[in-house]
Amino acid sequence: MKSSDASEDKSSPKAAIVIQSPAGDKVCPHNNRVSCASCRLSELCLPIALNKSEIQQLDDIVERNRPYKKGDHLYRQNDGFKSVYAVRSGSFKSYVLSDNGQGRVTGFYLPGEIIGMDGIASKHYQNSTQALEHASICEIPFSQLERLSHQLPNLQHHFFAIMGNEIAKDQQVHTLLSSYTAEERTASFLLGLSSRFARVSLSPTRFLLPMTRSDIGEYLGLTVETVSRIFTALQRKGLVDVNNREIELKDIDGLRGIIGSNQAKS
Amino acid sequence: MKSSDASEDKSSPKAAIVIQSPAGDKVCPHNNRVSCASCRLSELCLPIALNKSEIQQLDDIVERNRPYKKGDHLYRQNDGFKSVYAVRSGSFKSYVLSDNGQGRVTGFYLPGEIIGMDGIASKHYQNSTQALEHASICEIPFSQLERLSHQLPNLQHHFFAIMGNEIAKDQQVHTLLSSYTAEERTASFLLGLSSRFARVSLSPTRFLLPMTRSDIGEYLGLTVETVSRIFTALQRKGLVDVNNREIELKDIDGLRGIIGSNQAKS
DNA sequence: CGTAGTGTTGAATTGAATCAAGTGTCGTGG
DNA sequence: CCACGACACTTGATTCAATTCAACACTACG
Repeated sequence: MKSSDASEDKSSPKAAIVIQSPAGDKVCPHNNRVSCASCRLSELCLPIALNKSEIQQLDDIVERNRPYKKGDHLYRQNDGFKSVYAVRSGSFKSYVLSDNGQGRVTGFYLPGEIIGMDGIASKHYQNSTQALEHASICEIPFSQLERLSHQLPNLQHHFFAIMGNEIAKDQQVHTLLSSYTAEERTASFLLGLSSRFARVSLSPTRFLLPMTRSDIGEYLGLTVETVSRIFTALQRKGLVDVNNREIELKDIDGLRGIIGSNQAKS
Repeated sequence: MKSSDASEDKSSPKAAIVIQSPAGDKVCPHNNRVSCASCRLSELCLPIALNKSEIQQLDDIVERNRPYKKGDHLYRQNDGFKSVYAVRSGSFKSYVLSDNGQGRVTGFYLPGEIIGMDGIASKHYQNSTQALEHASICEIPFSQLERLSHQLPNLQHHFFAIMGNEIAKDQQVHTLLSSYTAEERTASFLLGLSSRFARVSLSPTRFLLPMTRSDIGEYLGLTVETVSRIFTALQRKGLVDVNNREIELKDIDGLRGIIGSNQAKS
């Protein structure tokens, strides 16, 4: 399997994550020969709080697959649960298909984030997950992760924390969806993306949206048209500068001010 | 500390959980002298999949506090995270206060369910949780649960599953809030309650709602008035029989039919 | 017995969806 | 390299589901 040509990519200069030549192990995030120890995401991914030898043990169970192309599925709803996945580069979306065939997006995943924990309890993934762009993944077979967690208290502790974080985040989304207006949801979404980009050392104020307006709408419980209208409205207010998928947050505090400014319902 | 008088309760005959005299350790769910081994919830709570000696070890770290009165707080938003809690009897709601003082309910908890996992990651509870009625709790100090999980692979596995279940459930709520109509949300909510009551051997078709219409509305992202209207609408359709807090699901399949019957948005 | 909290119902309003008609952008193959 | 087609996005007009405002009934508890 020649990994080198697969990571080749004639990406345009405005790509959020510039893809470099696959020469250095420490540099190219698409390169699947990278180790946990040398990965630049190790500070926010699973290896956090592990010592050198522990990282090595984790490294041994991680499988680095071929890169995923835009639209490729990591898994589909109801597939047997086998692994959780850490995003190494690119981005993914999870979605479920409702009875009438319409999809609803349940989450977006950026580098350093963990995908697939919804399958742990039922042993089947509860949603489908696909790449939004050229992307790569570290696959972590869950049974092995459990075994290793049993040996390494730090890893167990950290994985509890990762799951707890997911729960806390989901509850924030619950509040967002149950009480925020379209404008508040959108502002909150942009701010959330901003801080997640910052986590991976990308600009928190200028980035490319990896997802479509439709994806955003399905995630926030809005229609495409509403998302589009809100974007132009925020632009008219001077809070953001939107140009297709390119976005610049021009007034972070102003965006924060949007949230909660509209009076909530009873 | 006399536990006997605290569990005394002149509950009306229509109480969902009839409170019995605190004589037998195996019977009264409010009785705090019950052990995990003798608890009738052991099949769905933490002890599941543990053997006798393991249950004993779990039992040793569980703290059974005094019962909680309606409105008592288990913890408040931003309190330091110390424990997770298993509901032994009664019910609880979690909520957050939005900036403008309005509360939004993030969850309801029935016997056998685990509360407080939102605090694991940040070490502070992300919401406040209070009893909806006379209730009792098993407190499980999290650091001890972690230590024990490290010794008992079954417990580690099961706690991963409990957290994974919470994540999967939260994502279903995400879909519910982002794409269901008021009627679909309400029907789905009632069906969810029904199966949760069934889990604890209560009638899945006739039960008392432990929460107010307002709580339901705050949870589902609707106003009190809408919830009330939907209830009467479902009653007119012959699907339910509502009488204040008493509810009877007269046509479960009909209620299931509501969900997804209204066309979803783009 | 009165009062506060809880629940219901009606009428008017509104935020976001729907319907409709475009323009812009990208990737593909001729 | 350009033309084509498919998809992504925008904007406007209209509609509608749910909120808001308002008034009132019920219940439960001190």
